[in-house]
Amino acid sequence: MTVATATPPPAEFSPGSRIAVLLPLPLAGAYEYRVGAEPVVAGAFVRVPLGRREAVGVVWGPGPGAVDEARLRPILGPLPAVPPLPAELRALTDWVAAYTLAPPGAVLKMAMSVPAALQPPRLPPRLRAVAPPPAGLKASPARARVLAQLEQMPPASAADLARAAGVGPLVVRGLFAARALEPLPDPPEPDPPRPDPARPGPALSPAQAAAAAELRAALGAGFSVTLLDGVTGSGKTEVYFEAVAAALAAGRQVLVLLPEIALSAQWLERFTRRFGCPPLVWHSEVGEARRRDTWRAVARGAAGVVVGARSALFLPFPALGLIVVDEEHDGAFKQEDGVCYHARDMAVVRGRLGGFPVLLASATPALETMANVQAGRYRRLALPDRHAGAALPRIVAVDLRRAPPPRGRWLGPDLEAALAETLAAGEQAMLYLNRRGYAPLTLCKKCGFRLRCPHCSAWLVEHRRRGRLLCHHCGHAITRPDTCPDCGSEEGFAACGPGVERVAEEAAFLFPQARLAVMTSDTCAGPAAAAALVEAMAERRLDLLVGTQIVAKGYHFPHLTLVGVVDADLGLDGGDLRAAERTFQLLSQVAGRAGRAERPGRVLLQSWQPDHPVMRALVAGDRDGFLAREAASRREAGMPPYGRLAALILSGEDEAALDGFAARLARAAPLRDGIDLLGPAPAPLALLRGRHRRRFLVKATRAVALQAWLRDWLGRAAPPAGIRVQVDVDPTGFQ
DNA sequence: AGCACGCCGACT
DNA sequence: GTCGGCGTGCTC
Repeated sequence: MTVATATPPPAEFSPGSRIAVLLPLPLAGAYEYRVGAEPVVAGAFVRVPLGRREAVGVVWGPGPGAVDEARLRPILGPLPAVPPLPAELRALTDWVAAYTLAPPGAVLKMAMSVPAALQPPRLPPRLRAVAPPPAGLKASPARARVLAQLEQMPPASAADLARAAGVGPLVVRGLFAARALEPLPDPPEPDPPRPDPARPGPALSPAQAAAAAELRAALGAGFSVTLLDGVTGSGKTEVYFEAVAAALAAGRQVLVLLPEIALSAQWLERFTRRFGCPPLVWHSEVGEARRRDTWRAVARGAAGVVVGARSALFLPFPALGLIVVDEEHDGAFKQEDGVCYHARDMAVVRGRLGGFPVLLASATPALETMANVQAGRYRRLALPDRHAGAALPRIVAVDLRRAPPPRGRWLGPDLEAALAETLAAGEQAMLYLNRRGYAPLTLCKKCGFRLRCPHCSAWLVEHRRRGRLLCHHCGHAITRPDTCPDCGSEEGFAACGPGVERVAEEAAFLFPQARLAVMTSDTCAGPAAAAALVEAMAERRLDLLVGTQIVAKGYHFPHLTLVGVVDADLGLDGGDLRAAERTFQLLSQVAGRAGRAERPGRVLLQSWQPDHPVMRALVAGDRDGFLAREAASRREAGMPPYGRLAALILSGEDEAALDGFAARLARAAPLRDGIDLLGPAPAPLALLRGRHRRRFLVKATRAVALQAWLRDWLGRAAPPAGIRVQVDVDPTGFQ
């Protein structure tokens, strides 16, 4: 393909000079090596000696000359057939490392996530006969059979050739050694199909067409960030497909980031319909061979469009011209372990470094994003309506204080009546509860003892289908014990509270004739299982779907007219900064599942606090008012995005040593104006996988150089053995 | 991350 | 008396 970028030629380092090589290891910085006999370019993948082994790193720049001549070792050479890591991705790596306080090598590791992609294809060489045969070749009947065989078959590997000729492998090897056979050069790796931007797209509404025109205009104009803001069903995808088409037409590559869970077969179908072939897909479920091919296709510029989860951000595109972050508000873009980064925000950084536009799409934009719009940093394009005339669902909050469900049940009379009505009319309904399993808490009927995970501060969740109790944090599983581990009573256990399995049981009891399915990450592990359920809904082979978060994301159920939110308050408490915002986003998304075709939909939110601002905003459809009030309270409290936050999680198996170090670290803090240090306190999961956890929160004004302060602080107290320190700049969850 | 070195329990 | 457990530390 033609690469339409005017990048300067990469810096070259001459034989014998010192270079910095970044290794994909959690080291403090790049190591210094000496260039061998051949010059190398910046970004080149090189083999280097490291201790007594060999490692692959990336030429990062000139060597600073900080290492003694005696310790300096020469590189072993470049990796063949791997294009250099683009300068843009090297700059992103440095930027992310500096921002997150992660070692740069740990960030590079994310860009080198497929070790096999760096090795040349390991196919056995295909052999052909040398013509004419070398003079003095000794003839034999077996040799003759091999040469005759080659005349009637295409070049083949030594093993295939020997088998076809009916001779032993030594005969072929002998011919090869006598130079009567030669290897064919490896065929070029096949390129993936290229999405065709010239195919006609669907007819766009006037609003969609106007937004698409603006996006196309942004495409030739360097870096910018645009928020594509429109409710579910407003046609955001079709609009950003036009931007994708324009970038492809300009010879650039495109990255679409989606929360992993939203990477559905339905999305891929839409893409294929628009562009004539599927995009390359990148997420954790993709197998090793496919990952390798995709990484290499991206690196040589042959991949037109990649759609992926957050880790796709570190793919080595040489000619990236657009990043789309769909469902930009989604929490799944935040990586919470290892390098803690937010893929949406780092996508913006990559766009800035690469000088191309970034497009954020959402029906419920993150407060951060709206603040950036208000500050004039991001542009906002609004798609006001559901197109094709579909009405927005009517949302009602059901006051559980007035009409609670019967004891031991979770569906109140209002929701039950609505379900009865919907099912009687032959329409489909969905019940949403963001809690997997049967019951979140199991306790002894005699003494009230709670079944807890031995490795985490968490209750064990009963999963009745599997007949087990599970820890949702570490996967610890037990079968339900016969006697109470505490008092030994044989009276048995009581299940407390609902999970989707229990709600499904209740629904089946109330509506025995309804065809019902449960959709959770447990019941549909792979994309195929999810697709089967979605298809069953589309073909009306199901009446009622009970599900967790998974039903809220990325799937379209054309005949669904009723959504019942079993516990709308779930997630509101817990003292999390973003609890209200997240609940609003999630419930909006769930509500958006209802009534997308010609039928109007309705949504019932069962709540014990129907006057809560979140419920009021959902019922009134007042997203912007809700965000404005949230923003005001954040500003008041100096919280993000108006102030800055970093979390420090200390963890260790030895609780006393952990507390000792936490106290020492607290004393070492160089306190100053503009910094509030809170903690140490037990982290929200005070015990996780057998490790105790303590948390500091650093609250800073925007004027403070937060990373520099954190580096200074952490440099003042080294953690003792066995204690890990994890830094999370801009934490989003409550980890 | 590997792969060393290093200091304490069960084997020939 | 050794083989080997994984704790700690270094790799340009």
